[in-house]
Amino acid sequence: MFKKTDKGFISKYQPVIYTTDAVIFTLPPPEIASEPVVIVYRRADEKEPYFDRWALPGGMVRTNDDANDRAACERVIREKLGFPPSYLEQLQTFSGAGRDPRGWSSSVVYFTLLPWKELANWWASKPNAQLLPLSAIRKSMVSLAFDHDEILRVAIERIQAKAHYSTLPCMLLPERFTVAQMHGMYEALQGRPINMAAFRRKVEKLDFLTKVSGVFEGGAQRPAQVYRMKHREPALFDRGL
Amino acid sequence: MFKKTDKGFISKYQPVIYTTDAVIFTLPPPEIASEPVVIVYRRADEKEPYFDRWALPGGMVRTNDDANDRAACERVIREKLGFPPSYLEQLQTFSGAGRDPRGWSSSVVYFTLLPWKELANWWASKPNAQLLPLSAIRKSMVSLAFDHDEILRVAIERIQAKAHYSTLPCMLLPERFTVAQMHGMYEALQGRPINMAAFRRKVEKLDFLTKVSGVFEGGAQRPAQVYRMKHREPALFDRGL
DNA sequence: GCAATAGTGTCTTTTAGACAGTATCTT
DNA sequence: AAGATACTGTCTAAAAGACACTATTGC
Repeated sequence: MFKKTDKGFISKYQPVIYTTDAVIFTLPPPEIASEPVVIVYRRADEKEPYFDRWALPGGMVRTNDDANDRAACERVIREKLGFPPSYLEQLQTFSGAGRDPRGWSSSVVYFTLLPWKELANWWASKPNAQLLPLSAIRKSMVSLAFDHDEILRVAIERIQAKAHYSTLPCMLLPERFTVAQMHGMYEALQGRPINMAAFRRKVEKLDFLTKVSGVFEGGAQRPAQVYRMKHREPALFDRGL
Repeated sequence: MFKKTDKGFISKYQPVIYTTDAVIFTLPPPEIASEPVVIVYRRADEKEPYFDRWALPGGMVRTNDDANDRAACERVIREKLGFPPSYLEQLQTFSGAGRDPRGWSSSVVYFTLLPWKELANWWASKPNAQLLPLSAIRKSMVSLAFDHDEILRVAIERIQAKAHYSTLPCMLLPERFTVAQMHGMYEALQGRPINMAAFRRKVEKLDFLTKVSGVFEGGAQRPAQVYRMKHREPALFDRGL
């Protein structure tokens, strides 16, 4: 396919710049943000394009090390955060001649949902990163490197759709959480108010939560029942939330 | 990024074999198949891997000609069928060291839905192709080249999901069709019986069809009202079909 | 007791499923 | 008229939305 010489591999056409990017969603504590956010980094290499601009974490896929694009994205996230993501779903591939000034490029984009607990240490280390709230992205108040604005648009559309019929967004919550917390997050993701009584009924019916007995939380009001998910795998609501 | 010499481009690592594949769905007339099918071709180049095996139509992405992976896939389909697809949606990217014997490869897969009318001429020309019925694929009765079995599995999952909440599958039908035809196709895609009265109510409520006045069809029974879609864009059912 | 949030009960409206009943064609 | 498929009407059950009402905490 490609001729191998002592100088490297020779190909007839300009090879594709084959990269991967990650959209990392998380839900910080109220003092940091009141809604889900996406992690972006400031580009620190002045020899690379979009130096000093904010961008999704990403990198080249290494065909000698990475078994496939998913493994490459997992590696990139591990390099950035220090641990592998527990959930990783392919979002879409973005490619073309125009999106990277260095040439024809392709980026296989994945997204992950992480509870803040796993990120607290990373954030405390003052990384060269920023947390973009969903509402700011929705209002097009951000301007990222490459076509990453477009990527975020697609990613938010996807997670919003998942918030209609899946318990996947619960991966943003801490291991133990209340129905009210879950309800608030779903409202933020869907960007609309959700009837609480119906929400409880549906959550109850899907039967994917276990009461964590005796544990409560809250301030000067009635404490809430705390739950945890029965399984790690997301469950599906048969008729939407 | 890549050094250019008179012999070609030199890169340090083996470049990615960057390809695209297409999953083409269609609904043949009853005498050919009683359910939706996918088009596969017999691989005809004996110098290429999987010679003589059945595979999805696909090919290399040409970074000198193709603006992006979507355009590349459109070109591949145009080369195979003689016309560009009216609808093309990205399915997923499949990549890795193991899927192509020639080396580390990546394939951005798209899918399209075409009415049989557009394919009738192509099929009449006896192409080196085969129509795989959905049920045969579901029962794993096919064995395609590369990882194309896996690709088909994902594609069918996707179109089945879309058949729950979208009018997209109507793109498989002729321009004018009856509710019964639509109903039958949705049953085939979802692989389950669907209550006809409820189906009619939901189709009616979504209000995406126009009566084609005075036109009927059928044999020795009551003729059915014929409809066509009001818009080309697929509409969404708010609570599933 | 009051404020505040958690959670329940219940009434109304909407929707889904079942299925009988009617309509309209060919033979 | 028989047979076949298209369509409608209607009853019942399930679910959604609205919202008042009760519960449990700190102060």
